[in-house]
Amino acid sequence: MGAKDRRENEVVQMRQAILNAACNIAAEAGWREVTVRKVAEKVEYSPAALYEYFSSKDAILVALMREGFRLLTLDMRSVPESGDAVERLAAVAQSYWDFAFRHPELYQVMHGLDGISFGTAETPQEAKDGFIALRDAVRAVFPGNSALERDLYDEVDMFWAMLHGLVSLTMAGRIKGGRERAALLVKPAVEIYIAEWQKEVR
Amino acid sequence: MGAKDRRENEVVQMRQAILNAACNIAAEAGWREVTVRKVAEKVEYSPAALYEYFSSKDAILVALMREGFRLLTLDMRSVPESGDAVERLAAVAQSYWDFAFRHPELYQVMHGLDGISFGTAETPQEAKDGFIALRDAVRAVFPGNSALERDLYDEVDMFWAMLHGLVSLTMAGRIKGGRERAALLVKPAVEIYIAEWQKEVR
DNA sequence: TCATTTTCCGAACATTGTTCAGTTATCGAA
DNA sequence: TTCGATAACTGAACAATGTTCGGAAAATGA
Repeated sequence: MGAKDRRENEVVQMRQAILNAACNIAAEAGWREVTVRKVAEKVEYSPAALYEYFSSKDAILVALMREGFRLLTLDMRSVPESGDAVERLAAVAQSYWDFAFRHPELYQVMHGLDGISFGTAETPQEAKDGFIALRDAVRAVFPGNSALERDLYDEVDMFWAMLHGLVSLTMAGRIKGGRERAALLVKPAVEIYIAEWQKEVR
Repeated sequence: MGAKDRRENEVVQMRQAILNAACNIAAEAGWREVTVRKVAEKVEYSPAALYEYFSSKDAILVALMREGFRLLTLDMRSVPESGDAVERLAAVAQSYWDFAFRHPELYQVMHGLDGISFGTAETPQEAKDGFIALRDAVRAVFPGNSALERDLYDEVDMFWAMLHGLVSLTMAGRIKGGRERAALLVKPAVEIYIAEWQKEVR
């Protein structure tokens, strides 16, 4: 029964090829241009064949969304502990920003930007993991245990919102000076939050 | 030549009817369900007839985006001066939030959410007007003239990003506790910014 | 009243996601 | 190896999308 295993490998390879193809098209021409037929052509299969590997086009997008959150979480988690928790939180924010513009297509599919949307896919576990990664980084900036009783969800949500807002407006071309100038706003924004939070804790 | 004027009125009325129809469908079923044929049916015309009033479906969306920004700007501008600039800025932020959830379809089309996107429509004047309205509210919280030399674009961008981020994540269902809990974050978020800015100015 | 222009519609076109009958390839057992 | 069954894949079609176009209908101005 080595044949079964080999076939299984081929399946995951094929699925990955489909995901890559979709991503590449999106990166080059935007998600609007990502069509089942074009993806099929890129993997050299018939359009109908894709439905053996994904139940629908939406399923492909959902898979990419989850992979995107997985990668983002990985990025944030891999920011080294630098002794100074504040410094690290700033670095995490930076890695968030960097990820968004290193993989714009992924970021877009993760947040339904650029004309993507799939029927109310509930928040995937990978996204929750990302939230947790962010929460851990935030939690570390609270020196004592004073605020550790709370779940810090408010702080994390606000922090996340600010990051997503910056990325989102920038990608939409709504920031004068574009990405270059917007990038300069990340660190000051982080510092604003930190300063207030630290004041809160005394 | 009263006939010409009357016809002109009919045209703007027709255009408005089309915009309303599109908006209503979006409000009830989401932008994915907004189709040329359905809009046409709702205004009791043939699909082809719409193209006498709008050059494309995208043109309809763009018109709605602009109207959305116009209304949002109006809302923010109509927040009364309450003596206390800080209080007013908070009220402006609240009116931003309220607008977003009073007209979710408009907010979505304004920011390319929910699967909307039209070929890189450059930032319309109405959006810039909204930015200015926000800037004026921010500018007022700076007591002296110390910071009035600067354009305050950084502060406004960050403020806007935070508001948009909160709305955006909430609409995407990414905030635990949903809209109700997220609404409670608006005021604290505003206060954080204000506190830091005031510290800056001394 | 009549010629002309505007307004509107029916029908079509290309492209989209998706399905399905059928063909081809693959595999496990005799 | 050979055969029957299962899986993999394709071609053609379907309905729905945005859009166009020739012509009908209506409004307009003389």
